Amino acid sequence: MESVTSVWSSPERPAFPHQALAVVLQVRGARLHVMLWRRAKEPFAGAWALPGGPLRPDETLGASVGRQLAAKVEVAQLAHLEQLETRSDPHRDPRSRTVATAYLGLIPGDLDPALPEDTAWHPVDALPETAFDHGSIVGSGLERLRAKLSYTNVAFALAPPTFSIAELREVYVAALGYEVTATNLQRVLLRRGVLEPTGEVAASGRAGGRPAALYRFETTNLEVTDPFAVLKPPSTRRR
Amino acid sequence: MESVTSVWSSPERPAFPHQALAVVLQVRGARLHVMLWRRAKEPFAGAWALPGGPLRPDETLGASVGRQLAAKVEVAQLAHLEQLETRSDPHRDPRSRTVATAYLGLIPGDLDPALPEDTAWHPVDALPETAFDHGSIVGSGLERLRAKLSYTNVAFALAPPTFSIAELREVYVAALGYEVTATNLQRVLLRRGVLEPTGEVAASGRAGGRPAALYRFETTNLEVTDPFAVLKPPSTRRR
DNA sequence: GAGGTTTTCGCCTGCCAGTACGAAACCCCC
DNA sequence: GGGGGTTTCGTACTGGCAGGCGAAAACCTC
Repeated sequence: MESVTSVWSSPERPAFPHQALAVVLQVRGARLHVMLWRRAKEPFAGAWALPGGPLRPDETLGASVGRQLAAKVEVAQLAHLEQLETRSDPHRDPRSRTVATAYLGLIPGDLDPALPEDTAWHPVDALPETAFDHGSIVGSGLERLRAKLSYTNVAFALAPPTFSIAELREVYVAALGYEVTATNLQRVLLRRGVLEPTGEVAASGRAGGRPAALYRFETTNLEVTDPFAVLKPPSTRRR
Repeated sequence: MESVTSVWSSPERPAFPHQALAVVLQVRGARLHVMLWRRAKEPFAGAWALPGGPLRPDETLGASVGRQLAAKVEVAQLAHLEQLETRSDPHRDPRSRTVATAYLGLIPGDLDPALPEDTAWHPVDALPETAFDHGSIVGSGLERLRAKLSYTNVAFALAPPTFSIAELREVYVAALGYEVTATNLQRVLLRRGVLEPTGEVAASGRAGGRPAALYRFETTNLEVTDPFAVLKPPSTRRR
């Protein structure tokens, strides 16, 4: 596979610097957080930005995101990564026109990756001043996550490998931003075969109480559960 | 608003030609079609490609898609346009590295836009030989459309402004690729308030039969209906 | 045993699929 | 020109399943 060392630009085919950005989310202390780093230089010095950086000549955007995140966290800790959207406003970067493609990354709640000095977690419902259009990109990431929580098993990427229903509930509540009853969560996810019991029980908390049963996701690959009852193919017939 | 006439590229910030592409879909004769044009020149001479072209220095990707589509059809006929995904494989274009952002566009079934000589509609289930990675981009567009049909009102962008349930059914069947019963379609969409009756009735067909009542979509803006029963906020139906 | 927490169970509601039947128009034949 | 047959559309009925909600049971700590 030959490498691409140069690209050609012409008046007919103008070229643009391209950035790969990542909205990395994690549930920390029952709140959903996003990873941001603090800019030291202008523009937006002091404001917080998404991790990422320039696309290189011979890498895909997906690879680029991975590479740049490696400077911040161990990439292996990312349990899920998907493309989000591409921003192209000519003035989104005041220095020069830059196109940016954002990705959504998720980290399980049991990890606590070491972060560089300039990088920190921020609750998504209380963002600091953000650089460029990164604030609204975080919004897009949130929207995507919330939508997918209801029709996929993405939650596996936010939850620890094994967990009690109560812990899983915290994940959902943090990510969705509203209450979810543990009873329903358990029944729905079990019936759909998204969760499976491990047979283990958690050490009961210091407050006492019946020890919680532990579960895990049946699969740690993204899967779409029933898309929507409406308009699905007639039951016995599959296309 | 100042225009951007040049972009700077450096080893640290390499630049890439960027294309805006469109997967334009329409239901024609009870089958879903995609608009493609036939390449005259290498590479992929004779193969069919998505409409689109290079991003210009001072336009957004959305504007670029609109501009380039204007060379093929009247843009006003597009009832819906949304960003799909960005492809960045370094070798997707054998000539030189090019990043491409694809959009999904929908045209109502009652229109029959005049197309240029080299452009034609192709049934999505029988695509001709396609250029670059455009075949798989069409696949992504299809997937997106099918998913959205079940939890949004996108169908308004494929249906004529007013229609009978039977006609709407044809649209769904063509787009989804499997049978949908008119009874269920009507009941579900009416109950959700997605459709509203116009009060008119269609002229009855030459085969006789009771004349069909005509309906229209309650709104022609994209709206998300109840995402999925699961995990919605307690009691308050609002989202 | 008291208190607190988690799990399990059962009832109720609401949505949806499938079928059946009635309504409204057209065609054709007498 | 009227009536029967045909075609197509609309709606009511029924049954099944999934999810919301509340209460009881199980279990641990103190």
